[in-house]
Amino acid sequence: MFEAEQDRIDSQIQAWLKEKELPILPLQWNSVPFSGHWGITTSFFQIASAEARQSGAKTNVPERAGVLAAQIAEHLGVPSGFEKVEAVKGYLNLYYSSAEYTRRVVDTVIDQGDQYGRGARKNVQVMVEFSHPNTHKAFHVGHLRSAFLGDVLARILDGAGYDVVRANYPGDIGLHVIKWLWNYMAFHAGEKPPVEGKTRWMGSLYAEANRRLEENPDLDTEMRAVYTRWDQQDPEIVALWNETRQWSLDGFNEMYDLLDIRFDKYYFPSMAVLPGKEIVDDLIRRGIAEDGRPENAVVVKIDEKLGLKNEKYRVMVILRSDSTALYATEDLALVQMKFNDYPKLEKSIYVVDVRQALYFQQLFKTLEIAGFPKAVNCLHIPYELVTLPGNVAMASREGTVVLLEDLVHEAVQRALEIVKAKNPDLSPSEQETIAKAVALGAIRYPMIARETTKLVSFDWEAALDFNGQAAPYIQYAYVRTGSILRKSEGPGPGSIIPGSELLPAEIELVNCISRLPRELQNAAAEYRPLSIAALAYDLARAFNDFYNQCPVLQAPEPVRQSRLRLVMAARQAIGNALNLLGIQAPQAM
RNA sequence: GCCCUCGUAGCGCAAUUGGAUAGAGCGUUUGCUUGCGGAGCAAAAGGUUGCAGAUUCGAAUUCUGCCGAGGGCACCA
Repeated sequence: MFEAEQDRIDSQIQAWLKEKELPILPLQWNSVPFSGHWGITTSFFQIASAEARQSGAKTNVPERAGVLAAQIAEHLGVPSGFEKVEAVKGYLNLYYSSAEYTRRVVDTVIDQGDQYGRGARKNVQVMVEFSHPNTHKAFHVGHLRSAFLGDVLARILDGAGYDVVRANYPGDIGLHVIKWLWNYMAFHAGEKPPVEGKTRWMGSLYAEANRRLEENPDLDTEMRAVYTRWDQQDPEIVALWNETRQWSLDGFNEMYDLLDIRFDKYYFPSMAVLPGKEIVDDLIRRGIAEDGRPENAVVVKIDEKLGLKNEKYRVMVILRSDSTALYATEDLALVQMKFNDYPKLEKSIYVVDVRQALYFQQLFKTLEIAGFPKAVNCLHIPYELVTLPGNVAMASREGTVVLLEDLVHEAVQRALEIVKAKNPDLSPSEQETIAKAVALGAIRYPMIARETTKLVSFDWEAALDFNGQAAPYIQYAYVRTGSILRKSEGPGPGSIIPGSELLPAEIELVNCISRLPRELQNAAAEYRPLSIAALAYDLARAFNDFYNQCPVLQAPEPVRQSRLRLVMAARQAIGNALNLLGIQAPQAM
């Protein structure tokens, strides 16, 4: 937020280094890492080290860096806008004039409102494909991670200034769908899903189909015959497929509404079957793919094509030996459809679990070999799975799943009990709204507040714990800001410079508030929702600290007004951070 | 066999991308309510960052080798 000041000092230092004929290296600036202190810092180890290398003489680098830092500190004096400069152990620390800088941060946040933290439009279009649930199956807690990660990634990219297309790619055809159709026709013909719980019902029939096929493997050929009929567009099968597929999609839409997730564009594997097969034919014609039918599948021997000695991309199957399509067939076409639909698209991001990492490498590499130029603009963002305690994977087939609707229901009930106890005066519908916001936030937060490379282990106790480092803690801090402002009799006056006696808790809070724009750009560049989740928590913690140490309403003027302004800014910053995370900021709780 | 990821406090996780004293949470122990909301706050205890080397002024972070866990490798998605 204070790039101008930093740049000014940076060039002063560079000029000084040049004058002294010292090595010129870019300085790396960070914020002062001590809590309660606020400023920028850099170090001179690299310069001292480069100097030692040049001269060839033996030098004690830390010592020399300390000397440089001290000399530069003396040269700089105390630049305007700063209140203290110190050289410590090779570091140069410049502390902001807290009062002046606080005013600038607070004014900026209040002025920009819900735009605070957001980046300028970059006019760069990116697509985030995520969630991609399978129709005809249950929607369980394991599916939440892609849904939340993708949603938050889309929010972050949008906030950072990108034009985001949110895409979903529900698996509406494949062996799982055929199994379901086969079971339905044989044992449930004519049945309809219940109005409440469509997805649960679809899932239970899927599990049943698997049970039947496992108990009696002879049924397999009967089931696969249904696939052939679908593939040949048998009207009866296609009609049934369309109807039942819609049941699933309706159920998914209800869940997305509940989870506050929306999509701009839907793709389906089913619509990519024919274009996919054309691509396969083309690859065979051009000698890129090898056609082993009818005994063997159509494959691309990627390593061989690239002349690699070691196994890396291995062999990708792009069409079954019976000429029915698999996901690879469809994905080949899907990649191209995306770039045709959105000619300006500069990045196509796939948020899909890590088990498919090799598959995506194969897919993109095959397209590259085939000469599709946009293949290099495709990016797979892998994430680890959600497991049950004891590292048990959730499998729809085996019924070892926690259904989303069960989790949401239970979490809302627990939250509602607490809300009722704490807010007995609110109307039941208001209580319900708050309970939902708290429950959904609590479910969402742990899915995005950890490294994507790490497993999330789901257990009921942790998922329903509303205390500690969790979304409700952040929401609670937000509610407290509102509570103070409500009692303050109207908004504070315009910009005012706080008294110079800012407490550490105030400085830390302002520091956290000022981090939002930078963290957002960073999160977007690294595809890392965790940064924002962590900042939101830091903000809440800093505010709670402030809340306990700095009385607002009882403070004498002008401290009261400046603290009120700070509360307004904190509220805005927390609210904006929660918004980026897709977590609601309730008015009471 | 080959490839990918992970290993940090009893547990589940962070660490401003190679920087100063490795931080919060849960759990444990002890405190804080005529006070702006106690879903909160303060304090204590808890660490050889899996092990061994290497690079560097400086390593939880980079490289190599072990050990341990998970995942992926021809017609599932």
